[in-house]
Amino acid sequence: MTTPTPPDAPDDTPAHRYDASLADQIEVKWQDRWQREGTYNTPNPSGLLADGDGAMAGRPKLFVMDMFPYPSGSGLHVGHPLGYIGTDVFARFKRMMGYNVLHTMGYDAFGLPAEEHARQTGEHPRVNTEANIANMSRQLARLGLGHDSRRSIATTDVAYYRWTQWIFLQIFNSWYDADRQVARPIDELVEEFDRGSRQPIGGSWAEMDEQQRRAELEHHRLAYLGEAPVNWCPALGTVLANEEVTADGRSERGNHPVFRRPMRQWMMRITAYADRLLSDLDLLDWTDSIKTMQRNWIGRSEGAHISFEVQGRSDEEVIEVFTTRPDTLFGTTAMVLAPEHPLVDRLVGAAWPEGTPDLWTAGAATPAEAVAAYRRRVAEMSDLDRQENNTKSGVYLGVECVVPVNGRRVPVFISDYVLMGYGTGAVMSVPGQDQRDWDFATLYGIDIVRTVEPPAGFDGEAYVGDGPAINSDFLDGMEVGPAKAAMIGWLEEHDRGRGAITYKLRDWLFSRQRYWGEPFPIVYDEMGLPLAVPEDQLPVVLPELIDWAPRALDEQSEPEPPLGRATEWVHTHYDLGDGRGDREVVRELNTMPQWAGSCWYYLRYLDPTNDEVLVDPGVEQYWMTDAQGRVGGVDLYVGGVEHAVLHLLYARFWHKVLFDLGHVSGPEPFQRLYNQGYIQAAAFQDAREIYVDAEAVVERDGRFYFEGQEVTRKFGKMGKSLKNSVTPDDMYAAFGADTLRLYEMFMGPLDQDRPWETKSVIGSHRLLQRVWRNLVDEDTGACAIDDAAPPPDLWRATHRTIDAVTSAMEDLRFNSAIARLTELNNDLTRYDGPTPRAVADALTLMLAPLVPHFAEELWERSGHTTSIVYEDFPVADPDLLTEETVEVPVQVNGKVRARIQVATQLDGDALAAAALADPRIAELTGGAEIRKVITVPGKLVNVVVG
RNA sequence: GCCCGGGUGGUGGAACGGCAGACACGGGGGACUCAAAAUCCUCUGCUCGCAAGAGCGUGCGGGUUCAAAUCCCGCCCCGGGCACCA
Repeated sequence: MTTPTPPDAPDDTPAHRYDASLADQIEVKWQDRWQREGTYNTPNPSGLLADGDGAMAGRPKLFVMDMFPYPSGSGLHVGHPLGYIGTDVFARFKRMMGYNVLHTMGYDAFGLPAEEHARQTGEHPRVNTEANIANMSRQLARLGLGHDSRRSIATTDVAYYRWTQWIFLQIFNSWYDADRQVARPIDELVEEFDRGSRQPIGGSWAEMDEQQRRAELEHHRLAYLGEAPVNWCPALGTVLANEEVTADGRSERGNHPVFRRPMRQWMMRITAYADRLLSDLDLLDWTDSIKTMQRNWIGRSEGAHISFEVQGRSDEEVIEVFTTRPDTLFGTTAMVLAPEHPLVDRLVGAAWPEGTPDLWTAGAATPAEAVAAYRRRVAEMSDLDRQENNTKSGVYLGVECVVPVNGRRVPVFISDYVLMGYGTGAVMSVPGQDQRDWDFATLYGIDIVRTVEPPAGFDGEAYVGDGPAINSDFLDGMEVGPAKAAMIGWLEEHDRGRGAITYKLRDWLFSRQRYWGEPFPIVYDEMGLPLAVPEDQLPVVLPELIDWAPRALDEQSEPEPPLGRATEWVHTHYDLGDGRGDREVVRELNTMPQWAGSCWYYLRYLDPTNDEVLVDPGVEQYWMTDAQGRVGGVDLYVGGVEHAVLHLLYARFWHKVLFDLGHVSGPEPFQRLYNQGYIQAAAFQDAREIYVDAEAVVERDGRFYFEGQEVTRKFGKMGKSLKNSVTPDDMYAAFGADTLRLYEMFMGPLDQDRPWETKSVIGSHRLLQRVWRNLVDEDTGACAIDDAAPPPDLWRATHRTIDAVTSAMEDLRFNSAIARLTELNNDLTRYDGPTPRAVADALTLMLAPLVPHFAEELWERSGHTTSIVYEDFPVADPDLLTEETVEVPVQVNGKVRARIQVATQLDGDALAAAALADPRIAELTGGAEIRKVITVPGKLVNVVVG
């Protein structure tokens, strides 16, 4: 709550006590030296960043990475660096364990957040972004993070986005060969068309003119211009990806209304990779929850496409449905289409057939009127209304279609419970086996035929479980699985359908009508079709614009990309290498979405200075190939769970394209993913439920007061909106960066959310003070350790600590590692005499990953002349891990009743004898029958009496 | 509704079937001090008891086991994700 006053108190404090001001001196000193000496520069096997003396060459590699931040202008709070500290501790630990560790940091600086912020401050995004990056790097450096600063990138650097554009061209110039399940260069598709080994979608290749051929290729490219229903957000002046729109139809950023509207936009054919994105999840060392989220997002379902002929209509008006339950086809009693299904206008009947129930007509004079009225009604309902009010409704089209397998004629409806965006936008309604169909059928008086036998007594709803087929002719008696297979067989044999797989995943909408993003390396000629800017003409530099702000527009208007205002930039000329020489073209005006730069930054970290290739193949192989035969990629990727779907799915997709085209050596970018938790903090609301400044709240008797008024406490993510931020600067002033690092690692397991308690930080500060006092004379500042060999007990305790700390660090259980180190230090505090050097060194080395400045300083004061960063982590001697005797608890019927001191090596029988000989145990078991004695040598005895 | 996590002292958390509560914060007591701060020592799950000790105890109810916070079954609560996905 209140910022603590520094605990360095009055005048009689020893001159060399480890307090905030000494911590500050030490931290600045070592940060300067690390910077000067390039301590964290990590050598590549070759190229500009290769190691001078080859000292790292023989070491195994480890690539540790954080999800890079948006350089926002508001500065850091103590919640931000949690993951960065975690990776830093792990990277330092692994360096000391003999690894060549790559760890750096970059900035995801394009995109809406940076631009919206710039819009509010009125500064040009580039000025603003660069200032923010400088500020953020300074704040991170102050934490003592051991990053290789030579490798830092920002996605807004021209030298970086040149390669983002290059990757875009790779994708644009590729198509997906569904037979071989790989992306291939588009030139190879042209060759296949030329040879006739593959046929175009749009007719005969030989007979196509140039424009038709280019249009044909658009249908195959992995990056293409597509006319699709998109999310148009007039307030932001741009379209958004599905992933950027919330469930209630608003923009994730800014919470503005979003409208669905068909527009011509850039798309990425991620759906081609749906199956590989799904199945390769099995190769990854990620948490189940993230894998599950990706699986749900991809949304694979197996089933069948089935064709339904419409009564009295031509073959061109056949309705295609997708179903996961082809086995229930005999139970189909209606057909339901999405209101916006393209066939609806053609299918709709001229008049209501004789005997149409009033309920089906919605009171309209003709089917066409009913459809028009229903569509209007649906359009007026927001997505939220639909969710809250999911009573089904629909109208009859006045026509019937025919169920292929039994010739039954069933009515065709439209209803808003069928979505155009999934499957074929049409469902065969089987009320007996689908609850939604049941609801609709009961409402509209549609027949219900059960085709799976429900359990006895089951009634009143659809039965979706397993069971034998009934009312289904040749399927009768079969269980669901075999019945599905049999029905698919029948459909294929009679050419009425086929087995099929559908995905929820849609192609990725890749263009934005924004200024602050990567320009597309695309131009248009007189045919109006996109052409690639040649690779050797990259980068296409974002033009300087004074008026870069997006216009707020209304629902009906067309997007106005700000780049359209850069007239001279837009109208340009290129020699496109197509034999036509230099000619006039116009540029693509859209920019790429924020995700583009973050899709591949890990690759640029590897070889950031290379201007010949994206990344040198040898360097890529060194860092991205796994020695243990796992899939390879970044060894540890740490970040927030909010990127579970978007960023991680897009990056995997790009990586797979690059893999197919031979630019990277493995199919996946991130071997192991770890989600750090969030730091929560108490926030306080007054009577009007308005948040008040948490720092000004005082506690009395478990109640909380702000300016005399009682307020209520809640916990939430630290930040401006809850007015509960604590800044690292305050923590440096009160304790120093090492204390902040130590506290954040001690609060709990890295993957868990944890509440910030400023008053608890003192505990971590005290630990460092006690360690300091055990090794340094507080009055003189001189080293206070002793060269004599440590006594056996203390030496054993040291080795047990080494053992425990090593395994805790390996598992990222830093809180447990710190607890063990505290215990060893408590032993030292109680130890009578100056600390033995061997123990002091081991303790300092073990602390080094956690509190690097503090450890460097102790290391130097105790007489070492080299940096501790590359020293070996201590190794536990197995002989020293056990004591000669051990105290063993003795249980009677599972309850501890005595403890005996025995030789550690004592075997089961001897241990049992020793336990039974204990007077208290003898007393408790005397007279009772001893049924069994369980012994775990060195651990426990349990005497079972009857 | 479905799918993931998670529920342990006053608080953060520890314990990978074997002594529940390590370590820390907070709190009590003591030493040092004229006094305070800092430091050091010590106690601190709950109940009963002067004590030795006993009983209870890891969200709730069952089960497996010599032994369960941990494994199994059924509930409850909290957090997150998805949601008319055919």
